[in-house]
Amino acid sequence: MREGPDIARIASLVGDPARANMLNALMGGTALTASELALEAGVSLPTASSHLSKLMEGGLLTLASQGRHRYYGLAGPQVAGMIEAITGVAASVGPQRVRPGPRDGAMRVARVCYDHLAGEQAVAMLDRLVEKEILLRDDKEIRLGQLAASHFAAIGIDVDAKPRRPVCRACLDWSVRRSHLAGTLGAAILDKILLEKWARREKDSRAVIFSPPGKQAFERVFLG
Amino acid sequence: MREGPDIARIASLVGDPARANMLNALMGGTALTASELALEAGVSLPTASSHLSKLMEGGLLTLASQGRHRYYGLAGPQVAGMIEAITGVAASVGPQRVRPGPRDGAMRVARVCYDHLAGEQAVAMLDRLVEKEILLRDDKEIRLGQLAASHFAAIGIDVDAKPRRPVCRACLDWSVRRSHLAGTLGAAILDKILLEKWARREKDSRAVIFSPPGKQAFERVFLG
DNA sequence: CGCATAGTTCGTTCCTCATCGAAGCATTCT
DNA sequence: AGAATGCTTCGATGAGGAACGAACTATGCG
Repeated sequence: MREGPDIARIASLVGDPARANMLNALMGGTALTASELALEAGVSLPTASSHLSKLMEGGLLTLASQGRHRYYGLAGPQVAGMIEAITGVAASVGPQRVRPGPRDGAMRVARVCYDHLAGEQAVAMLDRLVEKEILLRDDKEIRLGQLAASHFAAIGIDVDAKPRRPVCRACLDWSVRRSHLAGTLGAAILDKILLEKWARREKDSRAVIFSPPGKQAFERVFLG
Repeated sequence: MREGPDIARIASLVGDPARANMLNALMGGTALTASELALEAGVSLPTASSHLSKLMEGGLLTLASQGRHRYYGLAGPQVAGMIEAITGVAASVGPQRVRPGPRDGAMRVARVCYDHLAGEQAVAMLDRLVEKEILLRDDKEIRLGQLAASHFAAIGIDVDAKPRRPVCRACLDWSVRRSHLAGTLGAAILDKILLEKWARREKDSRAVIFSPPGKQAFERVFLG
């Protein structure tokens, strides 16, 4: 026994309700301060601080100090992926949280996943982009098609910038069980959606709510 | 807070070392009895029994009673996927288990993942099958190509049988970080490999060791 | 039937760890 | 400088849960 990586260590970090709530909040993609996370998790500040240092030690979080604020964020896409995987299992085996609730419905349609859009809308978008050969899908690796540069330039997104992160990545959706678009392009598209005010973020939730005209605009640009 | 599925509940089940060891052992794909799992986890039988009932209650395991034996197995591919995801994080953030060890090396090359082959060999195999257009890869969904039926029939695998489980599925590899082939076809190929004695399973481990001639045969059939 | 094997249930012990209040640093504002 | 904010560290408390031995149930064997 006890050969591979220490999975119990990582899982037990996620296994505490307070920490799980914090991680869930951070799946929203924006880094949060200790106080915000304490509020989110429903614990006192000292307790939250203790949890955060454990998550840091476990390598699940990154820390950016800015003056007297300390912003905690998920350590990376791999961690986000793990949390989505656990969420998927919890959603399917769980005693199915009594009422699906309007919030859950909205979450299924569109939500923030780390730094990009997830949910039915996002899955449909990726499918359509692949169908139009703007993106080429080949396993986890999504690549830009010939048409990508001009198509995205037309809506103000530059796909030629070469950051360290991959431009395209597939990310498995826990509600739909199909992939949606992650990577810098996925992030840029989410930015665009929020910037154009096609949709707004539900307060204190990962849900993303499209306005009727916003939805039309989104569908025209990405599903048309 | 506390909106989505109860992720802490699931994670804390995996978060106990004894239970984590059991789950790890079950990633070998074969169902095991309570005593075997107790041995694997290094705990007494009563303790193991208690853990097993918790895992059952959490929906992570299935139980098949046969006479006085009770065989526990992973509840499904989704659970296996979650464990791989956690393993991936643990492997990359962990204080990198002191010595990689020969066993870990073997694990990287080829290992059992639930019921199919994983590791470098498995990733290479899927890549080659897609390259030869025997399989068509489109996101998580891998489909059979035109050539699939005849190609697999030639080596004694019938891909026309229609079970409830998908024939092909992509499964993310924690060591290589690319997908390998799961589903009934993945399982059938692993069966073939073991049946032909191209490789043997390391005792009490998920590692799969190819014999030199076995490796040649495997490469001729799947990588040629 | 009795005995052995496989497994669960019960009760107790023990230890880890989550929690919070109070106090201590650090940074910014005035 | 002094005060206010943001966060961490310390210490004490308490609850949950992991562990095992002993007793109990169930299946199989002679």
